[in-house]
Amino acid sequence: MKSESITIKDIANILGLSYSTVARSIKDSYQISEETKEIVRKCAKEHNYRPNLMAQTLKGKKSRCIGLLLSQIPNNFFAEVTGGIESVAFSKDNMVIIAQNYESYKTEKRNLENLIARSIDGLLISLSSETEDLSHFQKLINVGFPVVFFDRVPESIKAHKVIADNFLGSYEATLHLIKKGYKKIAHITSAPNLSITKERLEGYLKAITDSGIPLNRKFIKYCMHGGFIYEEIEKAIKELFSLNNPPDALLAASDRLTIGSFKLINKLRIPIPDQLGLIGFSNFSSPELFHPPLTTVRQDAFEMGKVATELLFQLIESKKPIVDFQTKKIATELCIRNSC
Amino acid sequence: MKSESITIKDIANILGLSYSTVARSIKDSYQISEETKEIVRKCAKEHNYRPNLMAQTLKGKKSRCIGLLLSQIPNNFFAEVTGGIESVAFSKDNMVIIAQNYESYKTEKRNLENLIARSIDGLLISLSSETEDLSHFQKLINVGFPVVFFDRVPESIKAHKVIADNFLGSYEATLHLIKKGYKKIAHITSAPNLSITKERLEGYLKAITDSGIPLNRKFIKYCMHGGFIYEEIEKAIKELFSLNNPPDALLAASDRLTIGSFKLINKLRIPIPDQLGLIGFSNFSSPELFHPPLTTVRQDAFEMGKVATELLFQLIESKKPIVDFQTKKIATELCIRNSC
DNA sequence: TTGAAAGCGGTACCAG
DNA sequence: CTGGTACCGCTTTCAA
Repeated sequence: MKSESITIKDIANILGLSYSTVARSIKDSYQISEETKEIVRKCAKEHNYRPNLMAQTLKGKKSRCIGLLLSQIPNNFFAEVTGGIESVAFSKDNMVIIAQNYESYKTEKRNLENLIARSIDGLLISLSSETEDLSHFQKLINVGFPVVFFDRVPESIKAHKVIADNFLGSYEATLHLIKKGYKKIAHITSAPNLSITKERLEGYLKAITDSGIPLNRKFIKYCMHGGFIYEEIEKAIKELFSLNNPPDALLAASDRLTIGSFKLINKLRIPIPDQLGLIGFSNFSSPELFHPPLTTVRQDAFEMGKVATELLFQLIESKKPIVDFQTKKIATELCIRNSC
Repeated sequence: MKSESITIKDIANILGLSYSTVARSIKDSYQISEETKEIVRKCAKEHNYRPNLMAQTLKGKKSRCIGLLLSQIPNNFFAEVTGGIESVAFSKDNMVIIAQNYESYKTEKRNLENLIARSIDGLLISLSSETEDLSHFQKLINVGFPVVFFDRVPESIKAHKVIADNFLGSYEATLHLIKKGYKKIAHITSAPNLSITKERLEGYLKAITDSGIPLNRKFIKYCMHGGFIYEEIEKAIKELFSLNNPPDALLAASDRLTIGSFKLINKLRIPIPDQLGLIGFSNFSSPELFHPPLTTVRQDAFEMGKVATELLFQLIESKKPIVDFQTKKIATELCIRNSC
């Protein structure tokens, strides 16, 4: 069972014209008389003709389809990113095939291959937290395949990248905690190999150094799966607050980490913001409804998706290979509420 | 610039075999000797051969790609649904093309056409709140195209459908409010033409009738865009609480409506649960962090996606046209917290 | 057991 | 301005 669709040949037969005439009419070629074109167009409309994308793609045309490989959609940040991506993809009459890596290197690699096998014209990627080996991505880029990394980007690969201003976001957040009088600031973050982890850590460290506050390495906790596994957050938080000299503030580096930490701190009955100041990187839709309303570092996910996709189409539409790659930074926003 | 990939012909040339022999070897045809197949397989692996899906599809094969048309991803319910869908799609080596309708009939129709033009094998649909005219969907079904509706399903179309047990979910929630002593229960819901709206309204009404509580029609508020437009929630809530005899409880029929109402009630400084009991249909990830922790009707979105996709593949893989359509119900869960 | 060739729906080049 | 045709990569029927 398939929806029978009309082809160029059908129209040619109906009208008693040659295939090429019909094809050219439909493409509105200048070499066809207006009358003929009119007749063909009318017939095409009537029979609801739609060009077969598979055939076009096979013939070397673009598939007008881009791939999106990210960690997972049930995460407000990524959900919002897709909006920005689609807004520009659709304006160019492209569709988006989304694949998720669920923070697994294996799944990421497998879905990358699936995506490529679909003749997509380009690919937007945010790395899984497990990914260390980048060779499959490097190969793609080596053959000139259009790729743009966003959010979690690889250091060692030369390509277009779009990231949040993680350093500044983290720096400002930490500084804000310090201004509020907190002095023992912990940082719970994702896998240390991720770009976002490094940048956010640096901002945190810089703020502490700049303020002349003593740095306690025990206050830095890594969650290898970015909090995808709840137990790793639990372990980190427990360790943090079992310390002889526990922290009086916490900067959480991601959505999942923020929510997870928040829950656990509530469970431990540590009052926020009195005994603990909390700031989290989060694109949660309504942090003001939390108790207390949560101070967050917000990323403009939509904008990030938009910018990344614009860069991607630049690559896709470029005639000559691009060698001058750029990294764009999207500003973050510190949304001050009552959790610190 | 495209990643040059090896074809069957290339392999045939390398090995000095005919195209068909190579093609058959790769498909592990019984008519080819084991030795030949072994040689071909080895060569294919070495050169990292991947069949061209476009060519296969053009030749009448399945595209191994299904479409998903829903209202919008930045909504925890739909984000979770995609997980269930992918879990079964991927197990069948299919990919998912996601398109959003953003609660607009026009966008829905346009994206439907885009999707169909991509030779997808089947389609999962959750209707936009604006959609009244279903003829484009009906046409698809008439030609035997595999379609499964989920969540927001059309009444008038005969097709497989998967829905939450909206009636029961709503009934139980309302009953719970009544048990807690609330007597003037309002209901804020989506567009009246949506299946979920009707079913949830019925559950609400039944609970009120069953309990012998007077029904006040003024307590029922429709938001035509399901709260996609914040102002419509604002208007509804304001009207509700400007009533001479305002409600003492509220049942919100969707994620967006729940959050929006919650915010507005906070703004109006109406204490929950003392002056107002609140329950919302919501798949929000952490309603326990709200103030107060929110009592919700939760839907098993993952399961819904899974079941819908299983039905879809039944259609896709079926040899003969299916006429016996079924509607599956997924149980909802009342998660009692402190907002009522 | 293997090979040759037609054709899926379009595109584009070459003639006329 | 219009028609004929080779070809994109793969599947499949018919021959050998």
